[in-house]
Amino acid sequence: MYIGRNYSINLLTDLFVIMRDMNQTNQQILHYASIFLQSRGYNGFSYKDISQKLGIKNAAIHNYYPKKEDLVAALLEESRKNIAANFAQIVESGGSASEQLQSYFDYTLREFDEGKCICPPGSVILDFEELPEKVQKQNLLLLDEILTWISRVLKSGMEQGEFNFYGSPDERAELMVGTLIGTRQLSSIKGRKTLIRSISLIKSDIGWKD
Amino acid sequence: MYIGRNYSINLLTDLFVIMRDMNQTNQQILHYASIFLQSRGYNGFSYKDISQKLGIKNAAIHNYYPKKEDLVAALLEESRKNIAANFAQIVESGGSASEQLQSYFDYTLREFDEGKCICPPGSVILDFEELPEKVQKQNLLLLDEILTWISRVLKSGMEQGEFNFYGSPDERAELMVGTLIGTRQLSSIKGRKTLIRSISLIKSDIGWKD
DNA sequence: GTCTATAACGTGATAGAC
DNA sequence: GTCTATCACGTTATAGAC
Repeated sequence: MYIGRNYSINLLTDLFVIMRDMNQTNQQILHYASIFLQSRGYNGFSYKDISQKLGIKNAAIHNYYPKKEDLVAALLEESRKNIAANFAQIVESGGSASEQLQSYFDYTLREFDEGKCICPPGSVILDFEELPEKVQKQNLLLLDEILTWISRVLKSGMEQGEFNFYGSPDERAELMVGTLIGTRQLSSIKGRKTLIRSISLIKSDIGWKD
Repeated sequence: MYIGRNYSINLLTDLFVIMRDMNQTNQQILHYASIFLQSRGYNGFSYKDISQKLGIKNAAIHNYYPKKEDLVAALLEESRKNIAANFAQIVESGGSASEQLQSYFDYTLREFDEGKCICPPGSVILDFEELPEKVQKQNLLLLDEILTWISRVLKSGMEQGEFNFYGSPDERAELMVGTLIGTRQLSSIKGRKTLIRSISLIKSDIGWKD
């Protein structure tokens, strides 16, 4: 349903790496928790929302994640591990910088289509200061992982002549992450086409040739 | 403390237009409410937060705004009226498209420095679907006001040779608003310099000459 | 591993005195 | 216009039975 699925079939699909070690309830908790967190933010969902989706009581979730911060920290940490693993895989697969970056845009679109209008590191930004240090730290690590990877791809694409942009790769990565955070949110009320249009312009702004 | 204050001294400063018709308590309610709403989002603040800032009880605020949705709808509506008035004033003052757009960036930076890491229309996006239609409608009107104005300035700047960008003015305005929404949020945890750097790149991406 | 029951708390909101 | 008092409700979290 989204553009370029072929590039991203294995990228960041529902935390598969860790979830295969979990029982089904735990998997479902993380599945729905990620949707709620990434569509409503930290304060926008409750254990009851999740438990209702599973047909269990909220107390059962506390068995897996005693506190809400444990649940969110786990989501962020595993999101980071999966991103790191998948980024590495993308790089190893030897595609061009354009193909690699496209896989990230595909991931963004796929998440958006799942109802996730906020990317994982953006999901706790508004509540950042009131969250325990453990969650803050996970989020900064996750953000750093993404920024570093995008910057690396941009640098590579620039050197290979695939991209052509003003500013350093680091600055560009920063702008791109910020843009995707905001555009996803804006698109949640303006519609999917807004996200499509904006990604198209983001590409043109880095001199993307295709 | 922010760049280019000279351009924006009268833009959107604390809802002055409407607030001069209000008593001091009402003014202060709106003042702090706008800060809380734009830094924590709709579900991130309470009447108690505001009342504590004023040294009164939360029940007193219900005298001005019976329901929370009334308060937020009022904030969005008056934000829209002020934006419309100030946009008109900027245009009348006859500055170049660059100068006009700069005043919007200045406004963004000034709000950021006030602790407002979300722009008004972005502040209710996460909670959009659960909010009453009255608030949704105000937010869409506000968003439209901003998009229309930016698009108009971009179009003018393009025609005058001040700007040079790929895509239509409408698409560019959409990207710019999305980018500012996300970059402000990202900058709330990455720091003010991130916002400065990103605005600089936004300018370069529309072929801004200066 | 899931349940019932319950505690502790914050929030939105209202009534009525002053 | 602000107060005290109070209500109804949802949320986080825990204890203990099954």
